[in-house]
Amino acid sequence: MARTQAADYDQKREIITAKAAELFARRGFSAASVSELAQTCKISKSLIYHYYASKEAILFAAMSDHMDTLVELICNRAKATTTPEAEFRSLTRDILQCYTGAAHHQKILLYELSFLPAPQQKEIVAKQRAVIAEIEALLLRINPRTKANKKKLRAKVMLYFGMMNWTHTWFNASGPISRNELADEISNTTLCSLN
Amino acid sequence: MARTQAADYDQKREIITAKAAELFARRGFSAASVSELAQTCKISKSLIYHYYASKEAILFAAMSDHMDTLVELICNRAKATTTPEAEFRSLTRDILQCYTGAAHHQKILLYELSFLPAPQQKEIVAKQRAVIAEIEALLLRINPRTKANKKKLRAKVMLYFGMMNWTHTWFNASGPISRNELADEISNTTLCSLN
DNA sequence: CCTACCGATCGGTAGG
DNA sequence: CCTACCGATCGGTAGG
Repeated sequence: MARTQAADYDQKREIITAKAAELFARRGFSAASVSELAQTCKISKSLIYHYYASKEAILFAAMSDHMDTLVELICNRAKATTTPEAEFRSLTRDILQCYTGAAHHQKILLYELSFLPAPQQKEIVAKQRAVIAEIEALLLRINPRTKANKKKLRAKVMLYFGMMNWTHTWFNASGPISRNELADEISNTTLCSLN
Repeated sequence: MARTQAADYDQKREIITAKAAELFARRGFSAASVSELAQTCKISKSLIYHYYASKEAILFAAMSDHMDTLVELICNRAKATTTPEAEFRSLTRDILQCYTGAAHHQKILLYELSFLPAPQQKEIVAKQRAVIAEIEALLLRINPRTKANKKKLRAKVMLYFGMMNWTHTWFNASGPISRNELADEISNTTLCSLN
């Protein structure tokens, strides 16, 4: 029954990756041990090495999954039927939803990237750059005059990601401000800086 | 000659703390080893334990030093003689200068806080809260109408720190935008969101 | 022959 | 201020 085992394979692999993302986010990649991950998954350590070649490979899988979701969301999204402003506001809501919905993945992406071997690190960074470029292009469409100062536009994009990426340290979805209210506040702040 | 030894003591302690901040920032607290720190300082590992009780104690010293500098800068600054807006712009420049001037210390403050034992962690967090409260009070002075929505004002303050704290990932002081230009861009963005 | 999986243990290195 | 070490635990792999 090789087919049923293959199905089980993918399922177990996903459990390991998800638990690893949580563990790496909570304790940091270096401080987290493969033994601890095995205990959390209630499997043997050897079984983890059946699914992944190394501890780093687990980190890469967790990061890649999340980064692919972000690229899909930002770069491969449906053509907007509204104004660029409305598109930016809507996209910002979607990104923040993706961030808060996969908080562990988002955290390791921000904190543990340096623990990847150089080739995998480059792969993640390339996708991050694509995401940044997409936001930059969108801001340029909103205000074409920003083309005159590319360096300043780039700074505005990075300040946007600063606001977005820092939210995980303080924002609580069940707190006084809703996720969409926060997204709109970030959109407003970025948009008013464009003029 | 206890006095000359005491002078040498403080000097060596400072070297250890500075080199540790750099090492912890580059490799992460967990991945960095005390042996590696000793080699970097060209002293024995045992000597490090003569100056510090634990690896965590070194991290705390490096964080505390930087946090005290920030508190001094932000909370104990001279009474402004200009408008609140001008004070905010000037303070933002000073904070960014402090960030970029002590990049390693700033990085460990953002990334390695969770590795401190709970009591020391609380001590650092208390100082960070004081800094946040000071910026919030300043924004309130700039636009007193923001008092009507305290939750939104707090969000604006956290977005400000998001922009500031994220700069270390992309900003290069010898790049196309100067440190003061970036500070002014952050000030402008925050100020226009207040209206 | 293969894949899936276990208990036990490897050579090295961590903080102290 | 050093060398020599410790108890424990690390990431990764052995035979079956």
